[in-house]
Amino acid sequence: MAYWLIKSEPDAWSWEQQVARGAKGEPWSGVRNFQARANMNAMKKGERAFFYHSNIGKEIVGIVEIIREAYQDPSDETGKWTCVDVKAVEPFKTPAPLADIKLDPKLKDMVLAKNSRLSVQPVSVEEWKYLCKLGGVKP
DNA sequence: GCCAACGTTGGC
DNA sequence: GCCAACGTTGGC
Repeated sequence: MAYWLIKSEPDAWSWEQQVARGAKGEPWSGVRNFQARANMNAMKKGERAFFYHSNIGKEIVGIVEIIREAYQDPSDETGKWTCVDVKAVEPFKTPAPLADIKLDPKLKDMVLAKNSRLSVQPVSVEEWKYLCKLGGVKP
């Protein structure tokens, strides 16, 4: 069981929109980065990911679940890129801001803090549990 | 809105 | 296969 973190600019696709999709979920399409694609391809159905708002908010706002494993991105004409489907599971009672993550000794080594440009990242089990506690949700 | 950091592209 | 140039991302 692996854990992940996916980023979106709320202008383009927000947590609120994700929640509004309900159990149907939404394709996480438009990723055009090799590292991010490799991470998506490694995702298994039922695994979970943090939902992070970049640019506006800059905080982890909730948890999503992978409901469909990697398949060809419908928004890609070349056929090279893949996407997964995710559905909202639970919002953070207290969003976890990037500024706090960078200051926290337990979290400062997160990919999010070190390579903020990678849009799909792995999260360690320790980081996952700790952030769930900060967010006020069950791991 | 600016700029640093990173990833990708293309010429050699 | 290297590396300079370019484009994009995202924090500030």
